[in-house]
Amino acid sequence: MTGECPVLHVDMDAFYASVMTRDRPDLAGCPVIVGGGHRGVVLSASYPARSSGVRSGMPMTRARRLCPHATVVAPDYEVFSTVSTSVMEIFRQVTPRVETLSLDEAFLDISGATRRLGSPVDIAELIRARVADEQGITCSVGAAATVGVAKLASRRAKPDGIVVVPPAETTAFLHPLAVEELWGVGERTAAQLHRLGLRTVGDVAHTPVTTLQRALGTVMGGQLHRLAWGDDQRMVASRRGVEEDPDKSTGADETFGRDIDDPEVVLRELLRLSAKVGARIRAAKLAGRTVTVKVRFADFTTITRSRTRAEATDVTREIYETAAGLFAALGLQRARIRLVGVRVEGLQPRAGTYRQLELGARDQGWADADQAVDRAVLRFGAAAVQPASLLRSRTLDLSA
DNA sequence: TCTGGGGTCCTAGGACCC
DNA sequence: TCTGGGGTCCTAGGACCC
Repeated sequence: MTGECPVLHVDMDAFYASVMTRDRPDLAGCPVIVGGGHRGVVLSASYPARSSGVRSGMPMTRARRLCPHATVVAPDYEVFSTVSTSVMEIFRQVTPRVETLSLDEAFLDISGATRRLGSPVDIAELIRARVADEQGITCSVGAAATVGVAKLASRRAKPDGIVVVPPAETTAFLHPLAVEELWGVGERTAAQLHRLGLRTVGDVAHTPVTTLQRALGTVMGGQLHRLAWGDDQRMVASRRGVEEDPDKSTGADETFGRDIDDPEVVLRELLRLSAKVGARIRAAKLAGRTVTVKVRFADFTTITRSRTRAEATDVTREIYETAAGLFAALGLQRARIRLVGVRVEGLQPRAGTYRQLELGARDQGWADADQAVDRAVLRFGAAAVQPASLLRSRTLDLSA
C-alpha cells in the first residue's frame, strides 16, 4: 500500500493562532483569536475559541460576542512568513516535489521518498514530529492517491492527526461527506446543489454530469463530478522559482476606518496603494499592462473598472494616473465609500533597461523617482517615505 | 461597529480581425 | 440586402481559496 498514497497534504492546525501563542504558556488551552482592526475579521482562532463557534472570516464583532473571554491578538506576518519558510524547508528535505498552497499548507509528492523514508504514515509522522520539535506547532496530514482526496483527508485528520485514504476506500470516504467539503464548493455553489436536492458528495457523484453542468457551468460541473469520484488527474505541481512562476497580478486594497465621501481622501489613498503595488512589482522585476480600480460602497456593493495600457508599466505615477482616471470616470457624487483598491494585472517579466529607453524624459523622471524611493525604503524602511508628498509636490522629497 | 486583504479562475458580451 | 464563424483581446462581475 506504500505506493498507493503518493500524495500528502500537510496543513498547520490553526496556524496564525498557534504561532502567535506558542511562546505564551499562559494562553495554552485558552480561546485565542487572531484578528483585529475595528472593522476586521477573524484570521484564525484557537480550538477552544472554535468550540464557541468562532470561525475564520467571521466579523470580529460577532466573534467577540460569541467568545467574550477570548484573548485577541494582532497578526504578525513577518513571524508567520519565517515559520512558514522553515516548515516548507522541512517538507523539501522529504521530497523536492512540494507544492505550496499558502503560508500554512502544501502538497507533497512522496512517490520517490518511500524507499528511503518508509510508508506514507511513517513520513507523515516524521514531518509532524519535526514541525512540532522545531517550530512548536502541530499540523495534520492527509494521504491519498490524488491531491483532491488528500486535501479532504487532512481536514478529517484535524487537529494534530493523520488520515490515510487508500484508493480502494476512496468512494466510501468521499460519498458521506457534505457537498461543501469539496474543494471549490463555497456558499453559493452549495446553495445551488441543495436546490437540486444534492447534499452529500455521493449525491453529486450519482447525478448526471450534464445536469451539474447545466446548473454550474461546463467547467465547474465537470470538475465537481470528477472530484466526487476521487478522479482527479492533477499532479502535485512543485512550484519552481518565482522567476519561472511569477504572480499574474498584484494588488492592494484598504478598508477605511470609517466610510469616506471626500474624493481628495480617496485619491490620496489610491496614490498610497499605487505606490505599494508599484514597489512590489519593481521588486519582482515585473511590469503589467492592466490597471484595475476597486470601489466598495458603504452598502458593501463592489464595482471594478479597468484599463489596459499600450505598454506594461512598473512606474508608480503611471499606475496612479490610470487608477485616478478610472475613479474620476465613475463620476461619483460624494458616494460613501468603504474600500478602494488598486491592482495591476497581466504581469510579465520586465527586461532590464528596455523599458527606460521607451520612456520620454518626463516619464523617466518618475521612474527615477521610483528608484530613489525603492532605495530609501531599503535603507530606512517604508515609513521613511510618504507617498502623499508625491501627490502634493509632484517632486520627490527624500527628506520627508 | 456585521462583513480584511491577497490572490486565482471562470463566464459572458462586445469589439475586432481574418 | 440579409448576412458565417472562429479566434483573440478587453472589460466587468462573480465565486472561491487561505
